[in-house]
Amino acid sequence: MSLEQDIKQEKFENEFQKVAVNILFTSSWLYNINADRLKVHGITPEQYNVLRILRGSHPKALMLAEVTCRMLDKSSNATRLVEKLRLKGLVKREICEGNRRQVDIFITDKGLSILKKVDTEESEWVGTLKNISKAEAMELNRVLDKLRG
Amino acid sequence: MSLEQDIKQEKFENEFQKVAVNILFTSSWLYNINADRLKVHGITPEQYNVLRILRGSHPKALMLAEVTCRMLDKSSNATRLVEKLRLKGLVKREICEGNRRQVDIFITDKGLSILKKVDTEESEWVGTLKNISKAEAMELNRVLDKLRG
DNA sequence: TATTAATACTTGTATATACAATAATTGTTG
DNA sequence: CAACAATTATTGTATATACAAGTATTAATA
Repeated sequence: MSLEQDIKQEKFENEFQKVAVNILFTSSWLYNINADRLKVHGITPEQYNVLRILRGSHPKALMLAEVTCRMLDKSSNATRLVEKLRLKGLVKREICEGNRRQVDIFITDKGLSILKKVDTEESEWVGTLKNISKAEAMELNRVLDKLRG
Repeated sequence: MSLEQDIKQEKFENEFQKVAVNILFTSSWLYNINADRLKVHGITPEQYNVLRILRGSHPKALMLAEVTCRMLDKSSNATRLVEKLRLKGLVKREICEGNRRQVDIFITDKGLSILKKVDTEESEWVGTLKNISKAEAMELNRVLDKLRG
């Protein structure tokens, strides 16, 4: 559906205004679809993001600051997200002995196995995005990167 | 900068995965810029969104459900956002006499004057988005609409 | 007309974001 | 080496999102 219909706004002042609103709206749409598919696994999109980051470095640990700078939302609070994951047994924290200010974070086997389950549903998730062609996806990626400058 | 650098991820499984991450990341980037420019006016992007919606119908009121369905984030809680705006004197609420379940919401003069001030800074805001051409902006809007199906 | 259903909104609780203040540890330098 | 600065993480508070439960009013219906 057109953005105008989606948010019942007749028109935008210009194409750039519309781009801003369209990105925010589409992001919210996407976030909700993602939250929905992750819910059955007992994790939120933000927690999923942290798990993915930790799997990327596995079996090496990442310090908290490293997790933060890889996150989609930089101003999120990694301390509290990690604590939630720790309570579920999906990550492990250890004070770094070499530098006792640091906290090293690892993904656990349980965390890995949840990601594995999510992986098997990946085609379904990507299917949601296949209203557009691969060429359009590439163009979208190019223009979004350019937009951020 | 490329998305890969921004979130320090070397590669994506496919172009569609990257689209999803790119939209979420770009949205977060955009949101933060927007939050920043609105902060001096004492409102959040969500509150700004509600004010814009109410200006759109001014001087007619909107019932709360109408505000909600025009919002960028549908699952936001209009009751509480409106209450925040009311405490700042930017909107007025009235129980609808014709149907006492409804709450009619109006933007106040104070609310309108804040929007007017934000309007004067609009070119600066749009300037942020001018890393891309108008043609690219149109294409972006087309593909985002298509993506949502 | 009394009961039930539907509508419109509010409230409670958990999660996450935004930002500032604080604490603990390590590094620097006079 | 002592004082100060920088690094790294935690905590507190306000805002917003997600979802479910609750309240009040109106509509439907048996």
